[in-house]
Formats: sequence, C-alpha cells, structure tokens
Amino acid sequence: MASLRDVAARANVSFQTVSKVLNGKGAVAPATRQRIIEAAEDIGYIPNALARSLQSRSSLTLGVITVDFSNATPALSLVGIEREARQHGLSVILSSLEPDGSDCVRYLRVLMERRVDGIIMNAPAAEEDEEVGRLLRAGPPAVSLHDIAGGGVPLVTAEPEATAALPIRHLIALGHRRIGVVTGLQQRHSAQHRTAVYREVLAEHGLPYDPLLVEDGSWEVEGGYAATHRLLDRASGITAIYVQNDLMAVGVLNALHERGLSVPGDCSVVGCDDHPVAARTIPPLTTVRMPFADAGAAAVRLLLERIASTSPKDVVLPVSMVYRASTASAPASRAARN
Amino acid sequence: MASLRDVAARANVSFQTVSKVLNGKGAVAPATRQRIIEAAEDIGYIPNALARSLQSRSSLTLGVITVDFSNATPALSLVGIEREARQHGLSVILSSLEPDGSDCVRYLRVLMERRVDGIIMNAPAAEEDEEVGRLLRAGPPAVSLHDIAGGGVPLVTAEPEATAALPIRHLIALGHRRIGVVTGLQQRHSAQHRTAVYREVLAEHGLPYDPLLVEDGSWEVEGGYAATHRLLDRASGITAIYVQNDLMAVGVLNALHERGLSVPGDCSVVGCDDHPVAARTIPPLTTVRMPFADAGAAAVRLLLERIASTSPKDVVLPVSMVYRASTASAPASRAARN
DNA sequence: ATCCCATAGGCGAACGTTCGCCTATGCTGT
DNA sequence: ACAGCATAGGCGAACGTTCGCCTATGGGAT
Repeated sequence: MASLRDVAARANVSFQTVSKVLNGKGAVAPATRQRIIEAAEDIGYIPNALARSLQSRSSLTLGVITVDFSNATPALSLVGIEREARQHGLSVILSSLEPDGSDCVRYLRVLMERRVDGIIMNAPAAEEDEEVGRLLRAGPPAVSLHDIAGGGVPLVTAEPEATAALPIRHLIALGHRRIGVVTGLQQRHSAQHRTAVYREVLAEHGLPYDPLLVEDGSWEVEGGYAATHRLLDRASGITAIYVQNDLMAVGVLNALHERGLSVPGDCSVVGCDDHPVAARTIPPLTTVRMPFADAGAAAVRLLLERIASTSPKDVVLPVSMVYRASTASAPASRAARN
Repeated sequence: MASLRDVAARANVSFQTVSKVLNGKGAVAPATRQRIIEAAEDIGYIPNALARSLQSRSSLTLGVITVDFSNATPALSLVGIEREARQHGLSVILSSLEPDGSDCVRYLRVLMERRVDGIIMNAPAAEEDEEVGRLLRAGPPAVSLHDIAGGGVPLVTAEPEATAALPIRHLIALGHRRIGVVTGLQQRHSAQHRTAVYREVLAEHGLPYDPLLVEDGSWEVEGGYAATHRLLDRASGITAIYVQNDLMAVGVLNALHERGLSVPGDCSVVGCDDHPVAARTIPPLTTVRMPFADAGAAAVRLLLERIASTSPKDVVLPVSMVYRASTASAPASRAARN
C-alpha cells in the first residue's frame, strides 16, 4: 500500500512536501502541486488514518456501547448517533453488550485502547455498574442516554415525567379508574421510574394504587402478551392498559383479541415509543412518541461540546402523545369482562 | 496518556522490555515482569491500538457499510455481524448510507483510509454502482449480503428461490389462484427476483400471471397499507396476498381489516422475514423465516477466510416457512369481496 | 550593488508501538 | 580453566504521518 514516500519519490519531492500538498497546508508552487497530485492518483495513494491519528492525537472516532439493538428503539438511537457523527466527519466504532451488560468494562477498555475521541453509552444493563461509572469519568469524554452509576456523565433523556404521565392522564381523563400496567424489565431505571410516575399520577387524582395491576413484560412482544394474560387472570375491572413500549403493546393487543375483548370498546391500550408498526396495529395504537433518533443525534452534539470545552449540562428532549384508535372512554359502568 | 516509555521509566527497564512483558513475548525474569506489571497498573497504562496497528499493519477492525437500519431486518444483520466480529476480537466501524446509496464510495474510502482488515456490505442501494464494485475488488477483502456490480465479491444470501417459492406454493396448495403481491422497492434485485419467482411458480402450476396483481409497497408499513388498497381497488377475485416483508404485512392486515375483510377467512396473507411482531399480529402471520443475524455472522466468518486465504466461495443459508394463522384454504367459490 | 523579504521546499523530530538482533551475565560440562 | 550456551534485557529500526524550523532562491526597493 502506497505511502507519502512513494508519492514523493514519483514526484521528485520530499515526502513532507507531499503531505503539505495533500492537506493544502504550506506554500507550494502550482506546478509542483500538480505533479504531486498526479503522482498520488497514479499510484492510488490512500492516506493512512492510523498514522495520522497517532501523530495528531485525534482519531476522529466515536465509540458507542449499546444494548443489543435487535429491537427498534436502541436501533433508532444508534441510527441517530451514526448519522450525526457522520455529518461531523466522525466514524463510529460499535460495541453491543450481552443482555446482562457484564462485558461493558471490557469493551470500554477496547474503545480506550483505540483512542476514541469520545464515548456514547446506551446500555441500561450497565446503569448500576460502579466500575463503568469510574471508567467513564476517568476516560475520554462520555455522554449517556441513561443513568450512570455515580453520575458525572452528561445525560440525554426524553422527559422522564411526561413519558409516563401523559398516557396515564389521558386514560384517566377518559374515565378509566383501574389501569393495568405492563412494564419493561423492572430492574431498569426507566421502567421503575415510569411505574413510579404512574403511582403518583393515580394519587394526584385520588385513585388507589393496586400492585395486582402491574406486570413485567420485559420489553418484548411475547412478554407483553403473557403479562396481559396474567394481569387479566388475576385482577378484575381493568378497562385500560398502559404498556411501557409498543412492542409489548402488540402482544397486549393480541392477548386481548384472544380473550374476545375489543379494543378500545372493552379495554383501552396505550403504548410508548411510536414504533413504526404502531400506526397500523389493529386497532392503531395510541402511544407516546419518543425521540430516539433525536436523542442519539443530541448525544453526539453534546459529546462534541464536551470534547471542545468541559460543560456537563444534561439535555432533556420533549415527548408527545400520538392519539390513535386504541383508546376511548371507559365503558359506562360495566368493567371489562375477564 | 501514559505510554510504554512511561511504564519503562517507572520500572527501570527499556520500553521494549515493557512491550515484551505486556504482550507475553520474550523471556523476562519473574521479578522484572512483576515490577513492570505493577508499574503499568500504577500509572494506568492503556496500550495505544493506533500505534500497534500502524506497526503490525493490522487494525483488527472490520468496516460495515449498511443501508439505514431503522428497519429490523438490516438491524438484525448488523447485530449478527457485530456479535460474530466481537467474538473474534474484531471491532466494527459502522457506516450507514443515504437511501440512494450515493455516499457509498465516500465511506468505502474512509474505511480504506482507516485500514480496516475487511469490509462487509449490506447496502442494496449500491448494488448497481460500478465504482463500488471496482473499489471492493481492488481494496481490502470484502464480503456482501447482496449483489455487487461486476461480481468478484463473495456473497452470503438466503436461498433466493425458496424465499419466494415457499410461500407461493403454500398459497397455491391451499387452493388460491389469484394471489396478489406487495413487493419491496422494485428497483432492488431481491424484490425483482422474488416477483420473478412468483411468476415462475404460477407458471409451473398453469396459473396466469396478471400484472394488475403486483404492487410496490417499498418495504415499509405504510407502503404495504397503501399498496393493498390500490390492489383491491383495481383487481378483483384476490383471495391471498404475498407480501415481501412482514413490516408491509402489518400494513396489509390493517388495510384488509379496514375493508372489513377477514384474514384468513376472506383473504390469506403470507409475509416474509419472521419479524418479532409477526407472531402477534392479528391474526398471527404465516411467514418465511429469514436468517438475517445468521447471515451477518456467516459474512464475518467468510470474510475471515478471505483474509486468511483467498477462496471466494459464496454461502447460501436455508430459509423456512413459519405457519401461523393468517393463511387458510381459499374461500370455496366466492372471491374476496372488494 | 546591497538589503530585505516572500516563496518554495527540505529536513529532523516526534507520535507509540513491534520486531529482530545484539550483548552481558552466569551456569553447565569437560 | 575454558568453551558453549541459555537467559535477560538493551538497542536500533521501522510503520506513515504532521509539525515546526531551516535554507536556498530570486525579485523589488533603496
């Protein structure tokens, strides 16, 4: 593979002069410049970014550590990150984690060895890992899309209160009083927080909190399906279900359909995320639009600020309700049959 | 940031000896070894992979060029790639493309500058780009998940014939004779090929091909929804629809539901991919299971072979039908109302 | 004719590694 | 007492850049 020296030999100049020309730096005579450019093209010179980074101590690379992105939501964040990084001329090194996040420290180290200019975390599984927190505070500039143990890392989040409060208020306004909840993995802060907000909003409206109405659906379609059956098997009078993501909501709708319950006639369903399929489920799903891709992009911008200066201010992005056909007023007096 | 020299100074040895110890290469006295290891830990030495790669002319990095992976299927391939790469100790540099693939050449060049050890292509938008083909043949070892203009690049694909033939044969066996098709983007080879196989299978069974039964759904939920309405508006007697991916099938099911057509009573639907939601659509979707993640992993393995030797043999992965509730025998004699 | 300065381009050093070769030391066998 | 050899570790070179400084050349002003 050709180097600056090879180009220089062919153009009869020193290799440093070639460097100047190719980077448009120093003063070089037009004729020489032309000769060098032609020589470079002739032998198909391609600069070596490794050597360049070594010397300039900047790799123009971002490291991303992410939860498994088979699911749409982390994939969307990743898309946002990648796109924004690309627009700033940065490459992205991607590391995804085992479900338990146990390999996070190892991959952080790999990123540090590769001298990435910054790190973006989207790995909720590691949100309680103290060692991860330490490394992120000590290592290159970092930004996270979720909590980091010990703090000290700027966060980009979607309004955490509103994310849960909007759909619950919507259901309460429609007259629902017994609202089931299908949660994400309950050890995740986001799931815990959404459930806590659910309780608070109930309390605000003088409604009782019934733990029988809360089931873990583990973020997955099948989890939502199974959780719904468990919920309806053991609790009565449920006229609405708040589902903490749309993927689970697909399972919820299916379970309700299996039980012969109509949505929203017998039971309203509200999801979260505004996943692409949410617009065409049967019925189309009322949900909370989450700015995943925007959050990824915002994380990159925040990271660039952190790299430039050192102002660690968090970013909070707005969420909004998308009203579709899966929610309606609570059935007059009869509860959902179940 | 600490270097080998810093560790060496602290341990009172030459920096090359530190290198030996940290890489477990040369013969070093246990006492010295210990001293060096402690020194390295004390000052928090982290090797510089950039310098290492420069010297060893191997970056332990794979470049991936992918179509936008907001959709589940390319995301799954990417997951497979990343996981397999990780298991081989390789990092992944991710570049996603604009929908038209126009920036492919640019990102290929970036990957070459970064001296990636190999490139994996999953960018159907660039499958006709001659320049991309040239670069891939001339540059570092490459493997692709789709056609490359001019060939010469090993391919990993899912049995292209079976992918379309299985669902069509299934529908014909159920007695369907007028089978609508909702295709992916028609300029994509895979969509073209599936539609061609559809024609062939019809011909095998002595059934006529009616271009009115084929509509472009552009791979997206909304595209599937709109295509279905167009299809049913202009063609009569359709009792089944073959949809070239599950995401569009969600839209198809919704459109049929809107028209008051029951699935599979009035119209059967068969999808493709076995997307996670396919198991819980209403009704659950009969579909073709596509090995996206496996293909990604296989691509990495094939690439490693190519890097080692130079045997460019393609890999073809099996697909299989998943029978669920969206298909049934054709209605006795009456056609679908539409 | 002299001085000055802008322009063009050369050159050494450094970034942090790995690799191969060389040397000093001390131990074994005769 | 000495050849022979294994062991420990030093050292130079190279990987391909960028950067800053230095020098040769030539033209204009005095």
